[in-house]
Amino acid sequence: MNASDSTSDSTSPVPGSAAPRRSDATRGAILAAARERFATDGYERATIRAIAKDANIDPSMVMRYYRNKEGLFAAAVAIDLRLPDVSGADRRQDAGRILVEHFLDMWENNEVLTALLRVGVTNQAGAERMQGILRDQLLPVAQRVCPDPEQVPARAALMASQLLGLALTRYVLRMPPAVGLARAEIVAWLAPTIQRYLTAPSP
Amino acid sequence: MNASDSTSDSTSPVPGSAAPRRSDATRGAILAAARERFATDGYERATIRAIAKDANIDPSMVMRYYRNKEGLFAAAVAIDLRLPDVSGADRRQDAGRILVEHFLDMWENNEVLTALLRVGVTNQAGAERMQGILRDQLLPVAQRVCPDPEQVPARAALMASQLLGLALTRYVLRMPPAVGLARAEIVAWLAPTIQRYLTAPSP
DNA sequence: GGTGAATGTCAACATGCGTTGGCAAACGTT
DNA sequence: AACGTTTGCCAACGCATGTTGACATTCACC
Repeated sequence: MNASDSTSDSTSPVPGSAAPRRSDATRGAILAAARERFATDGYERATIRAIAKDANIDPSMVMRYYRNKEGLFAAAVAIDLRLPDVSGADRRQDAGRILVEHFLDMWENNEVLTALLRVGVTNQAGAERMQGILRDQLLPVAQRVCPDPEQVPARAALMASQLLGLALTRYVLRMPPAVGLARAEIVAWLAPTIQRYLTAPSP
Repeated sequence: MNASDSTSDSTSPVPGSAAPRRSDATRGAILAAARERFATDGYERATIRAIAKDANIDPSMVMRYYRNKEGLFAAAVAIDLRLPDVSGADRRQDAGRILVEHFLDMWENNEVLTALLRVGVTNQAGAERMQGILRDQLLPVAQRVCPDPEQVPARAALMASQLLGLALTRYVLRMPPAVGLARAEIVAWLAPTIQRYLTAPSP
């Protein structure tokens, strides 16, 4: 994705890794502020001016380092769900619980997920990014657990619907009863659902 | 909610019902255009100018009739889920299927639901509106089915998470595998989930 | 038929947005 | 110490937005 970089790396000491730049601190501050703003405000309301003010730099710096607002969003939101492998014979029967617990850990500690969900709802690029995560990260999980390859997309979509629905009601809409659920309650209720979507015979 | 109306209804023939106005056609056109724009674009991107152009009137008319953008949104998005009663002894065991089918009918034929979901994610007023729907419409359903009143909010929240999650992935994010699901498939998979969230003993 | 309110049109406002280009200071290299 | 590059700030542009007020037109009613 990072095909075009404004800086010329002709003197880069290690061609494989990123060249350390004097502005890395600024770049990082911009990304951190962007993540926070996108998470709380969504794409349209998260203004470059506000992000720059949060990062204590000039708005023009954002443009210099990330080209435009879309580029900033693309750079700020990079998501790796780090989904655990649940295809082992001993873990397959606990796949639902393991995945629900993993998702809760992810959402509680990663504001980028909230950012992407907020942006995905109002921005086409954000929606496509979420489609890519389903395709590249969630679908393989179903693939390794489900025997019939024809059912894999449907099962992955069902899993996504329940997990994203929880995130939506709890972390974005903040519906009081959803916020009030204890972690153990969520796991106890949702684990059987995910387990069924993944491994139960199709109804 | 409609406490302040710009028109004086001193000569209203029937005080109880709404007075028919010569501008009702225009008002209706504005509301219809607003619903469509809010549904497809979300709150921020749905501009008053675009809505007015869709309705073939001047943007200032929108302000005259609905005060400001927030007032327009409040007037355009009024949601009654018309949830069926599933507390009867014969229907209680089919509550999951009945509710899922009802939700699918609602979402497929009512763009206002998509509008509210889109707006609820980026707009505080929209989020509060959705909280109100959960509280006033979804929660009573759980109340009439669930014996333990202490569990009602949690069960309603779980139901909302699955139903809204499906709407999110299928109608807003349009994830291909979720869009590709057939109606019968959705019902077959989700009905047991909703049924369990409503009536199963707490795990 | 004349009057007053309702309806609609037009132009403009203040504001905030993403974005741009120029210029000063700090830096690494030789 | 002189150089070119990088980093940063400043002012401004062009544009779209929500919103407002003045003015024309149409309607209902006496």
